[in-house]
Amino acid sequence: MEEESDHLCLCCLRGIMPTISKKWAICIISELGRRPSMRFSEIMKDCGEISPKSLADVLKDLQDTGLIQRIAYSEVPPRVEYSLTDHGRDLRVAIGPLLKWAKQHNQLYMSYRKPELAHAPDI
Amino acid sequence: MEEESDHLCLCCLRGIMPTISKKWAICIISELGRRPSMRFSEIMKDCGEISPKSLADVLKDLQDTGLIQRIAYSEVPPRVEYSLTDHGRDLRVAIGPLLKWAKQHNQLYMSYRKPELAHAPDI
DNA sequence: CCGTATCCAGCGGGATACTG
DNA sequence: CAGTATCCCGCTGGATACGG
Repeated sequence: MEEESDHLCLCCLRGIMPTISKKWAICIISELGRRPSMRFSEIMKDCGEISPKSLADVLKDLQDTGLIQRIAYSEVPPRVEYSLTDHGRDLRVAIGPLLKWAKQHNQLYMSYRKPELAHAPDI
Repeated sequence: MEEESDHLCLCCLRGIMPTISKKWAICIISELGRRPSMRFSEIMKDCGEISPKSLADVLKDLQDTGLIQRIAYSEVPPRVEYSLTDHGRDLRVAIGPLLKWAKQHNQLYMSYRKPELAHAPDI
């Protein structure tokens, strides 16, 4: 009789890949984890080159997957705060080794981050 | 003065994401890590639903990135063996926590693996 | 300020047939 | 056996303009 509780299932990963493989997803999760919360325009600035549509798309996706939380305050001008859920925080920890591996092997083909953030600590 | 040697850089991850975010990449890396080497048709069978073109595409990509090694033997019929490089083996370890996270949160939207492999140990 | 609406180009990836 | 050659479709994501 096999013990499956410790086994890792690729099909589970497949479920989240369409979300986290999106161009800005991991960047946003990582940035978001460095602060309590961030506003739409703040995230846009930190990403550097993302369009409002693309950011809205990925934020909605991350929200639907339960990785981030969106809180809108009824003010004028409007204010919206984004933050990681526990789920998202766990993911951020889980991709730590992957980030570390990427750095060790120096897979530095391109950078989507602003130059002044390129060497900032991510985790 | 900041110590940056332990910092993790997202731009490094950006370099490898176009490769490992491909539909079958992680599946192949994981399967490949479970054996010394595999042949083209073996990988095709394990993936289950991949077309020869898609498999050739991703194998070439993984090879160009230095994650897998391709050895062709001059025989008839032709024989080609694929295996992980050290680089690829390190990556396989690095995505362990991510796979574990995915399983814990049961992101089970779909499975690209054959049913009989769906619950096999990946690592 | 925080997005939405619209349009559009690029590419990932499946189906199928064929070759050295 | 191990791919290549085509064709094609859908999704991602950028640009731009506009709305609550």
